Amino acid sequence: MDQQNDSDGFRPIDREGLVQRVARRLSKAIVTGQLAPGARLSESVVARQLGVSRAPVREAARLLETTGLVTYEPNRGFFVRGFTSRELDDLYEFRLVIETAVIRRLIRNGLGETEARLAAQIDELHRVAGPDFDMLTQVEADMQFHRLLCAGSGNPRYLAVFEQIAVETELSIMLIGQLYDDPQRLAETHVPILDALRSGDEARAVEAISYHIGEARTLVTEQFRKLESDRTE
Amino acid sequence: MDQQNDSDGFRPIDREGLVQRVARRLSKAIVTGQLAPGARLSESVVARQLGVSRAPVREAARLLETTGLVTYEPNRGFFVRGFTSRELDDLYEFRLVIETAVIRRLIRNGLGETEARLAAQIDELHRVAGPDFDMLTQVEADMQFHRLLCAGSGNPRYLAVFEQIAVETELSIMLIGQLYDDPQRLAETHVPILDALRSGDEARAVEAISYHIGEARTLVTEQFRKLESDRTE
DNA sequence: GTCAAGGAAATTGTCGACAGTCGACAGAAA
DNA sequence: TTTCTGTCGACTGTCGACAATTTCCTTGAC
Repeated sequence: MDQQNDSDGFRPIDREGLVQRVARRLSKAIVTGQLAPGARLSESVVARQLGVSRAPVREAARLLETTGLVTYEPNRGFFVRGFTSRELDDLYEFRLVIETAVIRRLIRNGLGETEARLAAQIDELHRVAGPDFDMLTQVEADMQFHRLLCAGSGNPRYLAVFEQIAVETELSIMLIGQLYDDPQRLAETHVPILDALRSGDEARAVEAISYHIGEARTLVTEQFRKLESDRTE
Repeated sequence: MDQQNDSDGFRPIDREGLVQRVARRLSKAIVTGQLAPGARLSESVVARQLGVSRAPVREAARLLETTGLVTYEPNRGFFVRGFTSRELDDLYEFRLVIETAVIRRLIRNGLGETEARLAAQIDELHRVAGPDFDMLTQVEADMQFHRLLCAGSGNPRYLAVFEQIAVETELSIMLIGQLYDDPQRLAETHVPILDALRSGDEARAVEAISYHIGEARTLVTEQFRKLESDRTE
């Protein structure tokens, strides 16, 4: 089952396509705020900067488009996606629908290995809440918890849509700078979800995820509305 | 405010790009069964046949990938998506989750113009159930009804994911040949949904959509399982 | 007859170039 | 001054060509 037990750890060589690498660079630049919302993403400029041709850049941009990080206007090109607080609210409502369905399935089908994975991820969340870690690492750990939820549901489709909205969620949190005053709080808010799942009580689990996402929804949209009003002034 | 009140109505000319046209041709070929599941989609062959270069074909294929009509394997290219009955079951479960959420929102926010649109679409469904119309037209009318539901929800995200799964749903129905013995039945199964929406009774509306999708789910997956066992023999 | 290795053919990955389109700005007309 | 029109630069849309990779067929050994 294990691949390559013999010899020192031969890990699959970086056979990641050029497109993927470009996409990762771009999405990192966007999520970290290096590229501001609304900014134009010129194919030729990016291509020149990364030392590749326009073709892979274009494909990477199209990739980011499906995840909602950039938008595309015919004959005008790609732009870094900007949010309105309304769109963020819609995003979180949608996330709630998806994750509620996932929770229901998890309860009905049993947790299995997911239980241990979730527990480990909560540890990880605590670990990256230290002062040495940056916001991006914490948010990624947060998303990973929810990704594990979706992955455990047994229906790959939930994971697929989650991957799409996860990037946007990540961006939304990065945009407002921080979610909670105390970084440890981010880890703690996930504990009730796992507890509820363990209890096997569907209603309780649904309530837990609703509370969790609802809290984030409130924090993000409110913070964002402030940013919006600052911008118009 | 109005653009071009004078002279006869100048509406925006059809500025559809080459990529879109290629994508439409391909997806039609797939949905009508002209391209069988599992078939390789060679970029150069398609490009030659359509009289364009590989670039737009490639982009069109990537577009179809996001809608799930084709799959992509690095360095191997694009293939017409094949389904397992399990995947179809997952698809319909997911549709149920999405549309249930949509129904709930519709009830809470009020139908508005959606009511008239849905009613008109049911008429359309009856109209295309005649002997002169083909399966594809009927299925497209069916999808349009559900598209209207999602569009009326007020959260654009539902419409976006629906567009993705609609194509797959369409394909699934086309694959099994027909859903109901009597074409008129397809139209009739949509009536209870509209009725329930009009009543404003959320539980009843959720029940209606659950029944509707559940019925389709059973028919499609059962039919498909038969096809599967035929294939293995 | 089966299997492995090697090489040829076909396909995808990437590139640079040219044509088409857009937005901005300058200049002409009112 | 204001509005419209023509021009220009920059960008995207599409293309054909080459490089890298995979696939398939041939060939040979066992």
